Amino acid sequence: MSSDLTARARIRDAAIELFAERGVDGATIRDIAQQADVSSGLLRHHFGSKEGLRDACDEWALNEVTKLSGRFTEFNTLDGFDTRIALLQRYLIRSTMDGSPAGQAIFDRMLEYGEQWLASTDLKVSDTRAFVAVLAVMKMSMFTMRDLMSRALDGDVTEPKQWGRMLQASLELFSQPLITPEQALQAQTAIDRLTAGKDKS
Amino acid sequence: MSSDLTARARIRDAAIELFAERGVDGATIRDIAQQADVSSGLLRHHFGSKEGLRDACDEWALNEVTKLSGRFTEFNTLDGFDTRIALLQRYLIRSTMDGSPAGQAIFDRMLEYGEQWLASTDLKVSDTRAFVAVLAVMKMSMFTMRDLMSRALDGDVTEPKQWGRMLQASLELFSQPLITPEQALQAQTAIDRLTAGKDKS
DNA sequence: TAATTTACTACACGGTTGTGTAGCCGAAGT
DNA sequence: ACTTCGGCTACACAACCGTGTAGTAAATTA
Repeated sequence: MSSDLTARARIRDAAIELFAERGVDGATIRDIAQQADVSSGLLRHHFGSKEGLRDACDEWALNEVTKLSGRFTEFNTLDGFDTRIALLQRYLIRSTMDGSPAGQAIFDRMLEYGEQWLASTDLKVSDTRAFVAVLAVMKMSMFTMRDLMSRALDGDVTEPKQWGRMLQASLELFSQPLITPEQALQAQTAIDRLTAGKDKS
Repeated sequence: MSSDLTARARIRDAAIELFAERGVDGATIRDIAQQADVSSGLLRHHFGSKEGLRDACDEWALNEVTKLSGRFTEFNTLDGFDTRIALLQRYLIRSTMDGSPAGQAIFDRMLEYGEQWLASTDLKVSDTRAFVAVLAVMKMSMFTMRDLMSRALDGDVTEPKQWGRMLQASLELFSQPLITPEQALQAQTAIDRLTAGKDKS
């Protein structure tokens, strides 16, 4: 597809793709090298080690995403449906779940952004940090559970059609209260009971 | 801790714990055997292969969770904060993300349960399936992103305190609309634009 | 043109993984 | 008492992993 790139860049692209698909541990150096159409030694020559390659991918993805700044975390600007961006998303989300620094950086950025957004609204929230964090992971979940969503919707959510269904659903989900005040009260007492109760270790 | 069990049961328990923690690929047979205090050969003797062990764990976890039926998927009955249940949750969620049949079964159950719940409310939803699916993955996300949440909340979310903060946040999140009708309308047009647009393949 | 660095490959090395094999030991059945 | 059989272990094996080494061809530099 894109073989008019530097070998180094090809390796990076292949690594991002396979890391995103199978995880860092799941993707082998040899597979990455083969996909980039180079020897596995060249990979080592350019990036030193597998972790070096991971770091390079993280850094590149982070920069790339920074260029596109708002488009990543913002909800209503996801309309620019680009395969490249989707791949970046998958890679970074995978990195985030694998606990890599780049992933944590992205998540921290999402938290910060969420807090700014929350401050601009007049929502009643008792624990800002927790609220924003929960909201952030929920936003991400549509991507982390990509395979599950595709199965549930009976179609690849990478395609615009299913993607749209997901966005539509999340929109409706966030624009109306899902539980009634009575149910909320009931849940509240349950939570209070939990919080007050001693932990049985 | 619990060494008065059959060796077979000890192996199963150890496998579930390590599978939940490191994933099926991440946990080695030898580690599981060591944690169960048996030889790695015995594991093979009882379960045939690693996949056999995985299947056995899936089946056991599925049965176990069926016994406790509602407690797993239901929102406001999570107050029975039990370490065993928490472990089961982690294992099944991990299985779900790894694409195992047991995980898919659990997810399907959540979808079915969600559709029943949705029918009992008077929420306005354009795409039932998508709505329920998105809601399901969002509910799960608090557990799948456990490490991330712990970092954001600056404390292990397995502990009742942080757990309570999470539940509280999700409660507040679901009991009020997060975006205003104007914002919803704006997002709606964005989604429509996406859905109508041709995919540039 | 000669020298030195750079891009790149082929191949071997320990270590770990899942799996296979041979055998020990104690209990149950006859 | 002897056999049988399941629980259980020790050990070997092939495959695969990340890594290290040696060497070649091409580009850069002087």
